[in-house]
Amino acid sequence: MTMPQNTLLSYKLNLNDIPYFDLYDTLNCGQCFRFEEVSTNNFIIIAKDKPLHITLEDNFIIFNNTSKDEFESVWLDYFDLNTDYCEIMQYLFSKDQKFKSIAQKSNGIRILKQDPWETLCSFIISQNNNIPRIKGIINRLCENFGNKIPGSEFYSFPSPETLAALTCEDLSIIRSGFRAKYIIDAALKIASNKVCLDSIYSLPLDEAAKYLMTIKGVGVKVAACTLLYGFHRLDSFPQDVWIKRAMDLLYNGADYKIFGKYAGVAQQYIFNYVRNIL
DNA sequence: AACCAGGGTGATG
DNA sequence: CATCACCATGGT
Repeated sequence: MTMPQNTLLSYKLNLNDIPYFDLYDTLNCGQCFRFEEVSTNNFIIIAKDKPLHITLEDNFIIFNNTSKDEFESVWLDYFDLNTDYCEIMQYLFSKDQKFKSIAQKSNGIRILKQDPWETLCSFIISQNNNIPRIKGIINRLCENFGNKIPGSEFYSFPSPETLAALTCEDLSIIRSGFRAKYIIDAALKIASNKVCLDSIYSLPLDEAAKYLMTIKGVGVKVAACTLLYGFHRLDSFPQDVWIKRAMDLLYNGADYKIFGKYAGVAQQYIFNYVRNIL
């Protein structure tokens, strides 16, 4: 992978001004898949239909080829930097004593505000799968069925309409296995407005999950991931095999409700903890 | 070679 | 309601 063309234009952010934001942990805790560390301290993230090249340098995070205006109107929101994570973390610390030592294993994880459709589709692909292969399948999905992003070598995430026109055989090129029929069912239901993603914003969490689960291949876990990462529902608590292990091990199998309205944020720190520390 | 991966479905007790 | 084989694919 080669770097996008460089210009002098960039936006530099002092990490000392932003508590609880570690880019590496935020990217690597399993919430997003379209990113790569192209060289030490250099990341390319494909989001908002464009490749974003980020450089880490001492206490600074540099958004390359990005104006101040673009940073403030797009990336501030995408990386959830407007949200007060001090308030969130204080809330979680007050809910559970053990959480503080778990959270200290990271310099900060933000819940990205990703595109709802991309998130839904990505986590349909994630089922019974591992992260490296999920990334590969998503890359092939975009390269084969997305649009080339002008001025770059990258491709956008394909729309529901594009995928709704395909068959499982068409999708065989991405080698998603039994998940192909689920991808197409999701695309069909959303392109036909049988499932309206916009209506999710006005639904309570449990009803939103049930609504998403009318799509084939979407169960409790995929719905929870979609709601947390695609709809910023911070009370949503995805439970995969790692989290179940962690809750048994660290909390004697306690219910996630102990983390209250920010359970989803707690979940990210616990996932990071068990994946990297245990 | 058997087991696992950010699980869900459908059949069966 | 709980359990369980099965689902494609690739890595260990």
